Amino acid sequence: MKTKQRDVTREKLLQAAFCEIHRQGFQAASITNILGDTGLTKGALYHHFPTKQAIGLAVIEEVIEARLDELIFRPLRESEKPVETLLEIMGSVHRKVGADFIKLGCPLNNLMQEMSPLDEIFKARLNHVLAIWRQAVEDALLRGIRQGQIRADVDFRAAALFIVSAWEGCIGIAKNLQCPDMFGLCMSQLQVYVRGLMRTA
Amino acid sequence: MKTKQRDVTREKLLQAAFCEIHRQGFQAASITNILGDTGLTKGALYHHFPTKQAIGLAVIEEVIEARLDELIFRPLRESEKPVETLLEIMGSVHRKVGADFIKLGCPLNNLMQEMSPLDEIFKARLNHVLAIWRQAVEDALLRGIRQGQIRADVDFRAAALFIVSAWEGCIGIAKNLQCPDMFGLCMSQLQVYVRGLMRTA
DNA sequence: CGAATTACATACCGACCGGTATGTATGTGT
DNA sequence: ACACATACATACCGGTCGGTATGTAATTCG
Repeated sequence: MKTKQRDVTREKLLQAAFCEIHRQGFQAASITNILGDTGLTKGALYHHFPTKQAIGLAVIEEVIEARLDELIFRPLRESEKPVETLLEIMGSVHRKVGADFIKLGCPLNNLMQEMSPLDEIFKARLNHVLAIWRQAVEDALLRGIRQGQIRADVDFRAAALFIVSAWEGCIGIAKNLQCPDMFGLCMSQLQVYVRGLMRTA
Repeated sequence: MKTKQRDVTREKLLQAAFCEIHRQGFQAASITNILGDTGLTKGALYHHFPTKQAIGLAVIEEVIEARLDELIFRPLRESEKPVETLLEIMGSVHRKVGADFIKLGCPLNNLMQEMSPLDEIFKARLNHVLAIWRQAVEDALLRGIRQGQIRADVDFRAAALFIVSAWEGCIGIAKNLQCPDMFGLCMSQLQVYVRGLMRTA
């Protein structure tokens, strides 16, 4: 079972790359810095990944998407009260992720803002993750309509797009204000929006 | 009046720097590229600006803030029906700015996302512009309350913060989807939120 | 008109970047 | 046990970066 060592090294590189990219952005992320954190060298990195771009794409798929899935997508899909769950997640994410994530912002959105206009392949992979997010929210709203919690006349497609957009917007602004309280204040208004989509009790 | 030539050169450098930064981000913006657009050389640039950072800061104050003021802040301040004006601006901005601005995103937000965690001085200047924006929206909402268009129980401070956040979020997502229609769809839901703050007619 | 300052242009520097060529242990299948 | 591939480490390359030292027209001023 020594074949596991390969995966251990690869995972160590991916995690270090994720941290460096999260802190510096992709273009400013230095391969030397990534390796410095791990104790490995360029020989190891370029054995596992052909280019720097490939590292970035692997980080998106294997780290960022996985974390978002665990934090948001899966809870939303598996919930039997999706609207409640959506509101609950909105209010609790900042406690589940570390303080880094408010200071450094959403890794997905950071990469989208930086790389999408510059690199089509990045754009495609990033938009794929974004599409999953949108779909998860859209399904939650749709089930909310069927369960009678959300008004039937709501444009759930537009609403899902807006919810994800505003969500990322709140994270981005909080990142600049460097203030968790502002993030909570901002997200509370997103909850107000969602409650506005619900049937008046 | 030959002292004007200095300002012409400086302005030419600022505009070229703004374009390059808008396209590539600040860190990836190449001074050589900026100069290539203008026909000038490093001698000129470093005569007017001591460092690359100084160029970035000048772009924020003299280009970005000025454009936002013309496009959003001033119309909002000078309007006698601020809530209507706010809704109108939300629906029309994407037509007033070029198509570049949907493909490349909001110059202010781009810089905030990239530079705020890395440079305190950038963060301060960027947050100053952001504060003006928030204040303009907050004042609009407050006047809306006094004029009876907005419900008196609305937390106008939180609402203003959210409106700006969601606004930037919509621009950012539309930039990744590379789709003006999606921007319109997204902003329409922000208008829905704002109308939710208004008194039911 | 001559001196001094301003407004640039040119040439060059060290630092760092992503990437590669090569060397070397460590398994691994037969 | 031997041939061979795997999994790294080391040394180095060309290119680009921001920044600077120096040179030179143009302008201003006494």
